[in-house]
Amino acid sequence: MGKNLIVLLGPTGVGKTDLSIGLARALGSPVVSCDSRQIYKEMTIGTAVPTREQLAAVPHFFIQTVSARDYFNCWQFEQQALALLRELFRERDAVLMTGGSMMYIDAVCEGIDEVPDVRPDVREEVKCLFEEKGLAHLQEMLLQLDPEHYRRVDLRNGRRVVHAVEVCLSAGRPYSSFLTDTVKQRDFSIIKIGLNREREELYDRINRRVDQMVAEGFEEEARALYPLRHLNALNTVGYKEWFDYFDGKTSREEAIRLIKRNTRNYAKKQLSWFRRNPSIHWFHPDEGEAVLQRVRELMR
RNA sequence: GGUGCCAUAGCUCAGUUGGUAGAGCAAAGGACUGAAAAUCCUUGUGUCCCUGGUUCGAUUCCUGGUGGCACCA
Repeated sequence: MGKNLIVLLGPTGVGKTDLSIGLARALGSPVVSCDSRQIYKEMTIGTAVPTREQLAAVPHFFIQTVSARDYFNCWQFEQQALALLRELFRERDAVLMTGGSMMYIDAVCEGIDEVPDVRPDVREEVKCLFEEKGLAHLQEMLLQLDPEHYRRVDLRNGRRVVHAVEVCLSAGRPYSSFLTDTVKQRDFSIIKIGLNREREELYDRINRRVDQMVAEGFEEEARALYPLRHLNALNTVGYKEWFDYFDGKTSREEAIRLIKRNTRNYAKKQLSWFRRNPSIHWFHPDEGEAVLQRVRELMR
């Protein structure tokens, strides 16, 4: 039998973690987390990391392994995950990866083109340009530096325009010259299992999970991380709303309401991303047995 | 039981001097190549409570219901 990566994905709060334990055991695999926020050491309650019992039941990877103070992105995740998978596949034919971070999943399954790191001085320079001269100016720069990408990007999305300009200036080459538009070949098969439920039920679970987090001390966790609020890791649903409350911009009640709403919106965004992927086999989280059976059928 | 007020989007409400209606919140859809739980874009969803009447035309005015709220008994 060949090597099979089983990817368990779905919107936040759907029940991936609970199902992953039993599935991992049945497959004789650890759980390789694919979650861009649970990977940070400092965050626990607000990212809904697996419980102590769950972590003890099955070995987990990429859970709270990186400091929020360190720069981390999906390219690094791809590298680290592939290295880990190589190790894990030495001893088994199936490895379970679980998580809802769309970009991280795609980085592992399809790969990201190799783009040189942006030099810190360039990053700072472009950031200043954006703040002082505005988006229109950066759009103009991109038109000069990389007309091809200028035609492709969403010009209204400052993030994307800034990044493209950064890379052009840093590498001395057009950003688009690094993009291959190809899917990287992996030496393992990929089986994608998607979990979903009725929208109303999903939203209800999310709302209740937020209340549960608050009861477990979410506010205190966020308060302790307030000094790190400027870091990317803390630009996260659930934390930024608390920071606004600490800054006096909203009431406590409003902050909790917004955490619920923004988490629901995030779940919707995840579904929108997953929906366009025809290779996902969808199940209800209660159908654990059916999932396992399908996985076994699909393994090659 | 009497009097008054109200009934419009999922919710709270605005509005139409009579020409079938719009805000906030909630919601829906989409994009996505190193910040991705990020960032960006699009969308008003409606028996205007029911029934008669007046009118070319009623969600709007009038009659009678029904339901809700308040006060009086």
